[in-house]
Amino acid sequence: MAKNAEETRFELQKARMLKAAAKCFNQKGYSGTSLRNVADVLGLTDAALYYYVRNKEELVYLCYVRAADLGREALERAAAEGENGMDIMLRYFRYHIEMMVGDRGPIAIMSEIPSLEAAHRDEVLELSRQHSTNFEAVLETGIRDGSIADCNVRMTGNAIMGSINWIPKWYHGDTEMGRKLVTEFPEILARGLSAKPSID
Amino acid sequence: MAKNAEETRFELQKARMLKAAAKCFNQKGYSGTSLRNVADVLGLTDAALYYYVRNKEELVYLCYVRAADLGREALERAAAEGENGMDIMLRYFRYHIEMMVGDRGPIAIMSEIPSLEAAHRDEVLELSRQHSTNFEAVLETGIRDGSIADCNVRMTGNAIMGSINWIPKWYHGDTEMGRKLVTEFPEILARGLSAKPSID
DNA sequence: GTATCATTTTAATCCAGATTAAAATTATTA
DNA sequence: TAATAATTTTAATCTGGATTAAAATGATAC
Repeated sequence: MAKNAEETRFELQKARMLKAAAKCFNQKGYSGTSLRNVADVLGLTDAALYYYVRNKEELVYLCYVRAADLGREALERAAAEGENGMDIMLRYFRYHIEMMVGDRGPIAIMSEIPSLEAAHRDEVLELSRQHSTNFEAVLETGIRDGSIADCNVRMTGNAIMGSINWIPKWYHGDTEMGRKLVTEFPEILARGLSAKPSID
Repeated sequence: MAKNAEETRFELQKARMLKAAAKCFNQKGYSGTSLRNVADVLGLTDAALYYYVRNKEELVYLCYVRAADLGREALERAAAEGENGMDIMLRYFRYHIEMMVGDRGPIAIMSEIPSLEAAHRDEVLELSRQHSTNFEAVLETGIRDGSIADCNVRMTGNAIMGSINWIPKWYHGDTEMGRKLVTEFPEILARGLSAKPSID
């Protein structure tokens, strides 16, 4: 039986490796995690990782591409399902956070982009920039359709993305906190965006 | 004439070094910046840095302590001057951001706390925890005095601190952007906190 | 102006952790 | 089952950048 690319043992193991690496990098930082650390999580030897990636730089690079992909996926799904700007936002927050705290997490914090080699750095920066642009576009949609209050989209976008990107710094897998994150964090972020007057 | 501790050549140079290091660490990450990089900013040789710190770990540690100190200073000043919870918040946002983008900046992002040696790590974590607690206390003050809407203070605090801590990731010294940051960012953060209904 | 202290450099060493090559093991195919 | 391919390990090497010691330079005091 033919397996598609993501079902081969190789691809499954590689995916496991990226998650393990993201976890280590988020917790111990880039310099603080050795390939040995990542290998330990997987029950492998550090040298075995080289069967999947050329070097440590590529491991980080792939973690970041994955992070960008998951962020894009969350935003695209939200945009496809949402009714208006604010609705898309709320969905995006939820989908993205669900990924972070759920089975597909953790998602690597892109703290070390400048350490990537030129081509990789440029690519990740472009993905990152693209996500910001798409996010700002949703803000503008919301402002136009009246669901989101008028605001400086660039700065508001940076503020919100900062809140989200920082989550792995203080969330470390506590299930109860994960539940609250999914239900309450989106509201907190959206609260400042609402165009509707809040009634006491 | 007697000079106080912060006016000696030694202390001035050390302070310059911490700023240079914070700038490098924020831009290139911990692993991405060598002592050579930091020394270059100062027009010194890497070995010269050892006259001021025992090793690279201590350099990071001191950057983090400084970051914590400046954050505390901003919050204390805000608390001393503010009229109510919301007013304290707005002042804190402004004071803290002014430090980041002004002469006292940049302020190091605490991305590598886990890489610190045990005693330093514990101390920085404690400072960090203390700041969070103080911040949450202001939120609670505001909720009690009616200036801030009722909210989950722990999570709201994490959201806001994330926004602030992330600033150095995208702000790199553009003066015009710095001005906007000081004037507009506090409003953006405060918007979601307001207990007052927003009127169109 | 000399002695003393402060600061920086030069020129090595050192080392954790990345990387590699070859061998060993495990899975797959026919 | 034998043969081949995929995966992992063992056991080295390699290396950038941290660290150190001693010498050189610069400042300050007397």
